Amino acid sequence: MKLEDAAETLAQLGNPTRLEVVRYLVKAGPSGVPVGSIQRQLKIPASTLTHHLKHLKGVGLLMQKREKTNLWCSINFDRLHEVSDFLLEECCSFSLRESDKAKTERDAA
Amino acid sequence: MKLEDAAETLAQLGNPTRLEVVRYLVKAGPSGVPVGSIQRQLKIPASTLTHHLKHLKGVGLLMQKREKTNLWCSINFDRLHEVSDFLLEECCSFSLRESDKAKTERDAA
DNA sequence: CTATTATTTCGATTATACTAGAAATATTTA
DNA sequence: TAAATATTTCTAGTATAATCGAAATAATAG
Repeated sequence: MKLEDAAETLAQLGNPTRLEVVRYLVKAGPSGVPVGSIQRQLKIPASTLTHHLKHLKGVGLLMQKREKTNLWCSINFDRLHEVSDFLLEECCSFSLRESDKAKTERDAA
Repeated sequence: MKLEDAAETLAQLGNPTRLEVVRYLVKAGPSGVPVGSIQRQLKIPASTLTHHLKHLKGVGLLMQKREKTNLWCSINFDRLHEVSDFLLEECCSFSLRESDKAKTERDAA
């Protein structure tokens, strides 16, 4: 995953309202829930919710499919794993050597 | 971890410059690197870097300790794990029942 | 076709974040 | 004390995001 994409995805997750929606969708599981249910359960005004759903969809965290009048929303678990993995990527490799850190005089621009 | 805290932490990780710093610190490992090294290696203006480090420190992702003129920065791995865990928390429990999702007419405010 | 329900677009307000140069401060070394 | 290096504060311009009411648009049922 590219850094810019990870950053953008994390930024979208970084809004409390959106994170609440994400958590709700995670609990809902793969089958998802209709937009209206999210709206009423989490007490988010419809236009605000649509706005946030568009953001989540934009970074690939949200999948939607229409069934009659309801638009069902579900989390893209793969995407969520990707961004979660990015955070801890290489966290045990420690690829910078000690000698590169202290010699600050040698890494001048 | 509280939702608001997770959101705030994710928001801080959601800035490309900060995420780059975090990635650099993750690679650096527990011993960390001086501010100046980050600045030169990642080519971030000093004032901008200080600004971002303050943000990271504010959400507990960054630890600092001074040694002579250098201020050594290191990642709080525990914190990083916490937020990473939050994202996938309960992702396999699916606690909302199907019957609660479709009956949208019954969850009206 | 009309009514009903579901969702989106529009528009406007308000707030907050990113960026970085210049100057200030701190810390060590000579 | 003076010089050198490291880091922070100040300040300000610019941009982008969050919010939500009202109106518009879909989609279905009667």
